[in-house]
Amino acid sequence: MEKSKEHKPAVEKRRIQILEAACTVMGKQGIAATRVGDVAKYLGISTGLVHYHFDTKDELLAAAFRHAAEKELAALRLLVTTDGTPRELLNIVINNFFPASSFSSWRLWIEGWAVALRSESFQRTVMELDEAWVEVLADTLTDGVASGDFACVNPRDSAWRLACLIEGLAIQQVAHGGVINDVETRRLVADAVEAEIS
Amino acid sequence: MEKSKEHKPAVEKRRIQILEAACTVMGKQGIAATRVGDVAKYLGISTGLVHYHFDTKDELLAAAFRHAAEKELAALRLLVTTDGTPRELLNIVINNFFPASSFSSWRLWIEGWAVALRSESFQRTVMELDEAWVEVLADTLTDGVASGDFACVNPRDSAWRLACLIEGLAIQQVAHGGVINDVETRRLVADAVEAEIS
DNA sequence: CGGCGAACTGACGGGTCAGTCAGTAAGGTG
DNA sequence: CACCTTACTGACTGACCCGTCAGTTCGCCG
Repeated sequence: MEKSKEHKPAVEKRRIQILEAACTVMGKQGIAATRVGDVAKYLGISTGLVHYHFDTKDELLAAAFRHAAEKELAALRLLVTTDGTPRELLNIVINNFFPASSFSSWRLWIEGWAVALRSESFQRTVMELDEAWVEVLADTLTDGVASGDFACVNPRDSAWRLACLIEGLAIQQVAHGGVINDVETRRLVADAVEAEIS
Repeated sequence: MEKSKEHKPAVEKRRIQILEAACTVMGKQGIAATRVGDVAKYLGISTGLVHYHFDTKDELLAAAFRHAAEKELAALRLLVTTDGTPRELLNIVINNFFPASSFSSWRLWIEGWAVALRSESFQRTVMELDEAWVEVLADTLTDGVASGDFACVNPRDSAWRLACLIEGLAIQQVAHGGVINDVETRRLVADAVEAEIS
């Protein structure tokens, strides 16, 4: 009983409309606290219609989360197609990752990891996207090494280390507005980047 | 209407018993999926009794989470009181942090960060404990610098970077058993540690 | 025009679960 | 012993919310 019919544009449009609504609501209330009634109300439609397009709530939320993640990834990939020195590109990628630049997106990710502990489909999404994410960073580093700008021993390792560092810092900053603020985050990352590429 | 009376040992004992039961259940089912009925059933008591000791479910879960976190922190602090070279102590601390050594504990933390996004009390716990946690690492590094074993420019910065790196890696490993496995995690961390202290 | 099916509504069933409450058992105190 | 307080039970309630379904609207095609 597959609901997604690629061929019917009107249906697909509605599907996406519901997905984006779900993303907005999830961002506001959190994944766990998102009811299908909330999504429906946000669009001014009935809950029945939501279930007409998505069999279960879990399916809806998983699809919405993936939708949001893929949009972000596409934006990142677009960003690194610009011309520039490896250094400039690296800065662009790193900046895009930063907590401050996309607070609500990090909130979603943090919740996404937690949900992934119990949900098969969330786990897949989170895994694929995290890896694609790191790959962009790794490619940037590899390019810089090829051009002689960077001197990573192992660009892939460096990419994972930097990505995980930023993830950890994002948690510190987003989940609890603790000791680590935006300025400090930037300094810590900048130092780590320097250490990795030189 | 404060329920916790420090003076009555029998009551305090029951409180702790419920807290630990809640921890066990949370570890098994996840924080969000933990019902007060599950905790009661685990102990073979009534739900009424749980509410006799804790006004609300949120209060119970927050207290249980804090209880677990504080126990872990105490264990870590005990661990670093052993004698040894700064190098050995650092290894002990780092090892204790590792995902593989405490999988279920990391699962709880990941969920804890997500809950902290919405819950005042979880946020406090997570913030205090994360900081205490990094402080132990920072102290270890500082001692090593003082004795001339390590050469961190700024031990506090190094501690935050290492802690956040490990956090990020733990997510990669725990939330999705992705590309990053235990061996790779250890290598990535070991390299980062080396870079920080030399 | 007539009829068919896709998109959509809104009320409802059914299950879950936090928190309440009247009542019980047990232990201590005067 | 009579009384009171504390720890505890378990049935119950009221709210919430997912998913269903009978029925409605509307656009399209023959």
